[in-house]
Amino acid sequence: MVSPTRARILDAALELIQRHGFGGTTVTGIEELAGLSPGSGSFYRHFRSKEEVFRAVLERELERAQGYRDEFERGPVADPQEALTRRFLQQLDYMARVRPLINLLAREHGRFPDLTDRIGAALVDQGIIEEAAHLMRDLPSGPAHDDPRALLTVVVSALTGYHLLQGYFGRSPSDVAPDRFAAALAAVMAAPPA
Amino acid sequence: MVSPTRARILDAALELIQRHGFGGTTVTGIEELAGLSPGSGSFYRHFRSKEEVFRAVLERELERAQGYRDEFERGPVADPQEALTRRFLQQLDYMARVRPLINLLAREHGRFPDLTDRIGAALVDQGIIEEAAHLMRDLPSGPAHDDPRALLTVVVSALTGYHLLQGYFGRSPSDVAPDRFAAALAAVMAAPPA
DNA sequence: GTCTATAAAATGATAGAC
DNA sequence: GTCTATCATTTTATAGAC
Repeated sequence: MVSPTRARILDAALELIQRHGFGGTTVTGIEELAGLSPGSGSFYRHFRSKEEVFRAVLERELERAQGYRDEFERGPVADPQEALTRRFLQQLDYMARVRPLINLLAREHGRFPDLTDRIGAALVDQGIIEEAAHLMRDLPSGPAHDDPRALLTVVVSALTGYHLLQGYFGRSPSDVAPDRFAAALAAVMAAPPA
Repeated sequence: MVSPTRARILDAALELIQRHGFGGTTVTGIEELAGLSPGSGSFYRHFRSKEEVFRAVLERELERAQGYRDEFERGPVADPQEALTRRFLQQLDYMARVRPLINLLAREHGRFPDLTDRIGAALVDQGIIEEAAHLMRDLPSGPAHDDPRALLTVVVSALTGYHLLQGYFGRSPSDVAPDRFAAALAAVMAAPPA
């Protein structure tokens, strides 16, 4: 059983690091948001340093992300193109759930290279592998293209880019909603090669 | 004519803010990297505060980005699909040149909402407009799709996502090089609608 | 325009009472 | 396990000599 205070500190640290970055986050601020007396140093009964809490935050988010992976529902496949659209919407949903991890990566890549590598492996590589499997499944012929891996990269890049642009500007590029985006992406994927 | 020291301070601030974020960057560190005596406060002969230098850095990068816009070369259009590939590679190149701006946005969006909006307008909206014009030009029939704006969003998202993933992990997703990526994206764009 | 020196505040971290 | 109190350091910012 973990201390509830420890969990609140993790929540507070996650929130503040996403907003102000690691360097811009203060232990005092974490204490305050966690309901502890600001500047009291009570933080240090739970973590040895600011860096340690940052690593703990990342570990927790990585575990959560692993859990989300298993929750995808698999409806019956009717139209391949529609199945793709649904799949892409689920991917966007997944990205929204791991947004904290993505934000941490976007902010602090370079400060903790070891953690960056692990996030990369967990999110991108794993995402590509699963995406490949699903494309094979939803498009009976497999990706119709002479460079399937490049095509996969296009899919993953498009989903990631759409998600990040939305996060940065608060709206999607060109004000295209997720369902329109997913449908368009599915359409070009299902199209025969030029 | 601007002071060379002022320019060096801007260079130093850009470098450090990209590495450590605004909150993690100190005036002392800026002075040191700019060749001034660390902790001397000479910084304050050029800028009133850390926030002011951050805004000045962003202004300068925005002006630079505007300049890059005009440098695209337009070779003769032979094969439409190959023209698209070249165009996408140029876009990735452009993104690499405005990477500082993208990094600043990725790190500090939310702290300076007014600047975020301006970056968004300059990079994304402008990028979409130009991309649309070029797609119209390179694909004689125009984007063959029943939702051209959604298709544009897919293109811009894919390019942005590819660029950002490369920046975050130091390599492209699935280790697909830019030319393969651009070719694959061009192929699906040039394909007839499903 | 840069330096030395320094003030004033914020910050990371510790000690000890409860 | 939290608090008050405190310390050492870092950091923002200013004053004045050169």
